[in-house]
Amino acid sequence: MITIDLKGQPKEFPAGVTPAEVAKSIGMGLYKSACAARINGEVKDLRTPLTEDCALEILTFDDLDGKKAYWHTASHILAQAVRRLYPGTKFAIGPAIDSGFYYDFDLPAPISPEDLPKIEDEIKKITKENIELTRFELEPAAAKEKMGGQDYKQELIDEHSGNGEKISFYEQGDFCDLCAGPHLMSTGGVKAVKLTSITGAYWRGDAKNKMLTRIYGIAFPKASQLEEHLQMLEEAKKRDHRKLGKELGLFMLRDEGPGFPFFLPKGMVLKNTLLDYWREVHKRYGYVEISTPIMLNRQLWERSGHWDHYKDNMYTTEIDETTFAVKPMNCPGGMLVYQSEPHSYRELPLRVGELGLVHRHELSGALHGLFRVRCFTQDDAHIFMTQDQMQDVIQEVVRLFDEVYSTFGLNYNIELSTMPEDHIGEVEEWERNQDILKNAITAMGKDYVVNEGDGAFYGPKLDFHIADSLGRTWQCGTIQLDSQLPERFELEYTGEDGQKHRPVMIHRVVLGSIERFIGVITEHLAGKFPLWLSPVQAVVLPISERHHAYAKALTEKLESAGLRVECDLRAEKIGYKIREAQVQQTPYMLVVGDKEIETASISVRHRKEGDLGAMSAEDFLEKARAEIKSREIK
RNA sequence: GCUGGUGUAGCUCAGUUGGUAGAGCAGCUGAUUUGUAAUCAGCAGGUCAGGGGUUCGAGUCCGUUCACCAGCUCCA
Repeated sequence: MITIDLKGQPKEFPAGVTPAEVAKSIGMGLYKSACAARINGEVKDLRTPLTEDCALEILTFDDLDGKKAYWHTASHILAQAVRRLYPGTKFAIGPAIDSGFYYDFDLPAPISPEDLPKIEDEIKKITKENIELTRFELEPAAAKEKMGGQDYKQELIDEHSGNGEKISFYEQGDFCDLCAGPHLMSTGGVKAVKLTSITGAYWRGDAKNKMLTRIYGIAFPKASQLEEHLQMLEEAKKRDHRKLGKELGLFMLRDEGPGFPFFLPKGMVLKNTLLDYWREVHKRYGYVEISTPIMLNRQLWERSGHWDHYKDNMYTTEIDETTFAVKPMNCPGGMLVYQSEPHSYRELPLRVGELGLVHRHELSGALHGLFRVRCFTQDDAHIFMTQDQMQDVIQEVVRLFDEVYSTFGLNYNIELSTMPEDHIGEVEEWERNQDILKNAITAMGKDYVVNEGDGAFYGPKLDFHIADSLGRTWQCGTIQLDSQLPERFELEYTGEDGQKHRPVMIHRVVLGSIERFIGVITEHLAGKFPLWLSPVQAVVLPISERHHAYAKALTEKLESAGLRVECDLRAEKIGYKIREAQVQQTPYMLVVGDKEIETASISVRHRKEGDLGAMSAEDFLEKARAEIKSREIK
C-alpha cells in the first residue's frame, strides 16, 4: 500500500494505482472531468502508475494544465476526424496553445473554411463514440514502423530517439499519434468544440519548408462556456484599434501607401499629447533630446553594420551618384552626435533621446493596422556609460518603463532575446551582456522568459510585451545592450585617469513605436482615453437655439482655460447629441438649457458615470484640471 | 514573401441560376427648437478595387495585379 496525499488529505491505495483510478474512487463526477494529474508538483498523465507515497492533485479544465490536456485531446480528435474524412493526409503536429489548440496537416487536396462544419460534425461523432485513449510506448524502430508512411512523424521520431528513450503513443480507435501527453481518458470528455480558422503554417516554422494546412479550434466542457468564449471574441473585435481608429477619426491607411499610416486631426492631438508626456517623463529622468536625419549615405550604414545585416528592409535612393538609405533605426545618427565632441566620464551615463521616424520595408503579409507598419516613430534613446554603470542604468530604465506603463494601466511580460545566428561581435561578450540583463531584471524581482536567438544583430535585449484585445502580444519596450556600435564608431570618453576609454551603450524604447503604442492603448482602453489624452475632452451641448450664446461663451471660457472643447450647435435633440458624443467616447458632455442659464451653471455628464448634476463652470474646470493632472483612467 | 479568405456609396451590409445596382446610418436641403444614447421629409451619392478574358450580355464565371483579413515567416 502507498499513501497518497490528496490536497492535504492522505489516503491509502495499493501500489501501482493510477490517478484516473484514484479520481474514480473519490467521485465519479471528478473522474469524468479529470484532465491530467499533478504528481509531487509535476504534471503527468492520468494513466501514470503510482508506486510510492506522493502528493496527488487531479487537474480539471479549470486548471491551466488541465485545460492544456483537454485541448490537446481535442486536437487529437480533430486529427482523427481529418483522417476519416481525408484519407491520405499526413500528420505533422497538434499542440494545445494558450487559447485552444491546432493541428497541422499535409492534405491530399486543399480545403477551405466551408469544410470546417463537416469536420466539426465528424468531431462530434467521435466525442459521442466516447473512444478510450490508451497509452503505450515503443522502441524507436517499432515506432517508425507503426507510423509508416507518415513522413513528418518519422522525422519527429528520429529527433526524439537520440537519447535512446522509448516513444510514447496515444491511440483512440482508428487514430494513433505519438505524443508525450497528458490526455483525457476518453474522447467523450471533450464536449463543445468549435473550429475557428484554417490557415497555412510552415513545417517546423521554417519558411524554407513546405506549407501545411493548420486548423485552429477551441473546446470546452460546456456549450455555454463555448458560447461565452465566442461572445468574448465578438466583444474584442469591437475594440480593434483599426475599427476604433476609423470611428474616432484617429488615423487612416490607404492603398496608395500600404503600411504608411496617416494621422488625422484627432489622432494628431492624441499623438502630440502622448509625446508631451513622454518628454515630461524623460526630462525628469535626465534625458536630453536630439533629432537626426531621415536619410544618410550608404557608407555610414556599412560602418554601422546595417548594410550587411538589414539591407533588405531598407529603402534606398541614389542622388549625386551616391546611395542614400532611409534610416530603419536611429542609432548610427546618434553615434555621429556622440562623436561630434569629446566626452568626460563626468557626463556618464549620458542619456540621449530621439523621437525618430524610421522606415522599414516589412513583408506585405506582416502589416497589421498600427501594430505593424512600414514607417513609425521610435521613442528611442541611446545611453552611453561605463561598464560599471550598466546594471544601475538598466534598472533605472525599467523603473521608467514601470512608471509609463502604469500610467496607462498596462501589464507586460518580459522576454530575454539572446544571440541570433546573424550577429556581430564575440560570443563571450554576448554572454556577458546577456548575464547583465538577466541580473538587472532578477534583482528587481521581475520574471522573464528566454527567447533563444531573437536578439538584435548587435546585441541581446529585454523585450517588454503588451497584449492586444485578443490577447496577442506586441513588443513595445525594449532594452538592448550594445558593445558593437561604440567599437565600430570608435566612441570614447576621458576617464578619471586622463586616459581614453570606450563607453558601452544601450538602445532603448519605452513606447516602442508611437504608432503601435497608440494602437495598444486604443484597444486596452476601448477608445476611452483618459481625460488628459482625449482628443476632445468635453463637448458643450445646448438644448435649443436660444441657449447658443451661453454655450458659445462657455466653450470659449473652457478653451481659454486650456481644455479641448467642442460645441454642438446643430438643431438636433439633446438625446441625439449625447448619443453622438458617447459614441465618440467624449469624456464630458456639458448640457446647457434654461435651467443652467438661470443658475449660471452647467449640467455635467460623464461618458461612464452618467449624469453628474449641475455645477458651476469653475467647479467643472477644477474637477477637470485635477483629473488631467492625476492622469486618472476612467 | 507564403497558405487560405475577402474586396459593392463615407460607414455597415443586401444583390436569387450571368439580363448593365439597393437599404440603413452618415452627408446636403427643408421643417422641427427639442432636457441626458438615434425627430420627420426630400435630395444627392457607385468605372461594383484595377487591367484582361469567356459570353449576345459580367457585380455575378475564369485568370491576373493591388489592397485588406486570419495565420505562418519576419519584427518596434
